[in-house]
Parts: sequence; structure tokens; C-alpha cells
Amino acid sequence: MFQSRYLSFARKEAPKDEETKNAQLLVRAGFVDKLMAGVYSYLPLGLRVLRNIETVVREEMNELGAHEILMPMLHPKSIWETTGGWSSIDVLFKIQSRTEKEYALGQSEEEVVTPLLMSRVNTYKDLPVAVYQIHWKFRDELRAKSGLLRGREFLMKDMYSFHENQDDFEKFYMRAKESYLKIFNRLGLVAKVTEASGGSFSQKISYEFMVLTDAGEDDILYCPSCDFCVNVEITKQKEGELCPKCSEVLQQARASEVGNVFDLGQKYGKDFNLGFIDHENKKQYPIMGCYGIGISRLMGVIAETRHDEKGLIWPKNIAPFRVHIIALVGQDDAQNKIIMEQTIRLHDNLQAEGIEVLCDDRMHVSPGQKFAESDLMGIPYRLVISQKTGDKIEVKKRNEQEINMVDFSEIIQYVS
RNA sequence: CGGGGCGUAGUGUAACGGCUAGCACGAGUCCUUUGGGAGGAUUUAUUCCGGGUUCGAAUCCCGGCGCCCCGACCA
Repeated sequence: MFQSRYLSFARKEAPKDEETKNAQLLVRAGFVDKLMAGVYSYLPLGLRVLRNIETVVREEMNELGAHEILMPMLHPKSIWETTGGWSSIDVLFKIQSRTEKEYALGQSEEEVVTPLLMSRVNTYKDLPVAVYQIHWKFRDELRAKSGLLRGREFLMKDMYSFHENQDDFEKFYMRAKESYLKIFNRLGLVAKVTEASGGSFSQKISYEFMVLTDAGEDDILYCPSCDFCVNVEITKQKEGELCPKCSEVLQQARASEVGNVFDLGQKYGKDFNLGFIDHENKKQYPIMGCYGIGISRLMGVIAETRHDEKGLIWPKNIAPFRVHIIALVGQDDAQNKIIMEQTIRLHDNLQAEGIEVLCDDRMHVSPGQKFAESDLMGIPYRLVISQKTGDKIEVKKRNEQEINMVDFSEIIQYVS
């Protein structure tokens, strides 16, 4: 009954060959399954988390005025040759068909989105415009590692904006930066904004959004009392030196990059020779921006940073379910009947209010096992119904110790 | 790609070159049990793949494939 069979993905023991917490816990709790290094299946619980992260990101992107689209993952070789990426990008996955024609698997979508939009943009009046997608990306990493933190196939939100001049671009760029901070905040993460190199595509400074975790693979230097933060790759400053902004002592830490924003300049418009007519009736190339957020990596980072010795601890808004009902059914048929009636009533009431609920009504499974699996999954509210609870419900928050007895009539308010 | 470690039921592991590859958990069946991963009975394996050495290989050797960790790499 209900969806208790989600539980059957959980495992008692962690895979011995994973060291990072996100990989151990997500596999143990049955959120993901590894097909090969850096490539995962998302199981029912994991997919719900992924979708919830997507929703937060999607809402903020829409708020920025960007339009959601979906672009292909399979790309013709020609567009990558046009921009030089075919021969210069090491991580580009290249594949060959049976007719020996070559393709790339998308590791980014500038090559697709630029012709797509600029063939439809005629004049400055059509600008600015921004589109985004949430889709799978492929990168031929020499070494996939750390569970979901660095995969060869991963889910990413990528947005692209097109502007008539640098000024307009920068206005949007700053709005996007604020939007990003809001997203990470909503996901329960503290993201530090670093200035980092823009890579080979841009000489300009870009921003990286970093979450502190030892499982990350960037080293950042940050100020504990102001917002100064820089990737050690591009600075000569060292830990222990004073913050250039506020003179506090700088600290160094490991971090994972959960998002970035780039100034692409006019490269892609020029490469594809696709421009627009400006105010002076002259052909002009658009200034483009690129804005990424690693959706699946975020899931890994949240798991990596929010757990205890018993398991995962999801923030309310991205947890796979808001509440986990545990029905402790035993041998007494008369009692079981009452417990199940209460459970069904509670389940239906919660669902009617739009509260997502997972229900463990398994017979012949010990209470201890049910509690242990519940803790492992990290659902924010645990609601127990048993012989002992009578006409109340026992409620425990995953991240707190207290247990409260709550009336049926007050439960919805309690978990909202 | 360089270095290191590893590969045995679904999971975690044991086995000196030598008996029918042992144990625990999970899963299936039966019985008992029900507030913190319950007990008994029973079932559950091509020892990653391919060669080689040997009377005999999970074990030793060669090659491949795969996984983890460090580094490099990660527009």
C-alpha cells in the first residue's frame, strides 16, 4: 500500500569502494545507483530530490525573464568545428556512428543556442533575450570522482543571454548573480562567490559559486567577516594574509563549485557570423553570457554537507517527501485495524493538503529497522502511529531529538 | 593520463597452491517475534574476463576490463 516500496532500495551497508559521504549515503538510502564511474541512475527518492532542486532553480530563472527550452544532447561535428571546440576541448565526448560520421555529446550548448537564437534575432529590438534548459551534460573526465560531485554525465541548468551592448549585459549579469545567491540560499546552502579566471573563452573575470566541503576540488581563499573570496588558482595571496577589503585574516578551504557565470563576449556571434542590426543600422555581434548550475552536483553537495551518523538530513523544500509515516503494526489484528485506519486517514489528509508523504506500513518489519531506514533517508518529519500513540500522532523532526505527541487536527499545521 | 590500492552470492567479507569456496546481512519459503536494523529452519556462487604455470589455481604469472584513492586534467 502507499509508496512504502521505495524503502526496498535502501541498503544496510555502504558500498565498500566509495569514500565520500554523498556517494555512501545516497547509495545506501537508495537515492541513486551507480552504473559506472561518474554515471548514475536516479531512483524514485533521488529523482524527487533532483526535481525539487530543479523547481527552485526554474522558478528563479523564470523570475529573471529567461525562457525554458530543451536543446539536443547529440550535436553534429560541424558546429564544434566552427567554434574550434572539436580539436581544443579535451573533455568533449566524441562519438562515431556506424557510417563513420562523427558527433559530439553536448558538454555545453553555446554551439547550439547561438545559431538557434541569432538566426531569429534581426535587430536590437529583439534584444535582450535569455533562454535556459535543464538537461544532461557529458564530459569526458579523466577521473570521475566523489559520487555525484564530478560525473561524466550530469544534470545541469545552463542559461544563455544575448545583449546589444556590454552595459545591458552587465545589468543582466548582476541580476543573475543575485538570483544565484537566492537559489543557493533557498537550497539551504551557503555559497561564496569567487572571482576566477574565465577560461580560454573569455579574458574577462567570471564568478564561481562555491560551497565549502572537503569533498570539493577547488581551493578558495576567503574572508570570514566580509564577502571577499577568491580561487587560489588566480591569486598570489596566501592563507593568513589580511583581507584586502576589511583586513581580517584570510582562510583557505576546500570547496565545490555549484554554479558559475561567464561573460562570453562576442565570440560565438563572430564564430557563426550571426549578428543583428544596431541603432546605427550597422551589423553588430551580440554580447553573450553563460550561466550554469550543476543540479545533480547540488544534490551531492547537499548530501555531503547535511548528514549525521544515522543518515541524510534534507532541507524541507527539497526533501523527497515532507513527512514519513511509520505505522507500527504488530500481531494484534484488532489493534492493527485501528492503526491502519488512522494511518490511511492521516496519509489522505496530508496528501489532500499537498503535503508529500511516504508511508511505511510494512508488516513483519521491526520498529527498529523502520526507524533506522527513516533516519537514513532523512525525511524532515517522522510521524509514528502505533498501539501506544492512541488518538495522537508521535512526531519527530529528523534534525532534532524531541518527540512530540500531536493531535490529528493539528498535524497539518505542525508539518507545514 | 602517471602513481597506489582493489575485484569472491544482491551487499559486506573468509579461505597456506589441496576436502563439497566458509560466515554475516539482504532476498525467497515456513514458524515464532513487533517501539531502535528480531530468532529458528531452509534456499540463494561460472571466485570480473581471457590465456599461462601446476597432478591440482579464488590463491602464482601475463594480458584485458572495471572500481576507489592521490596527482595531473576539469573551455
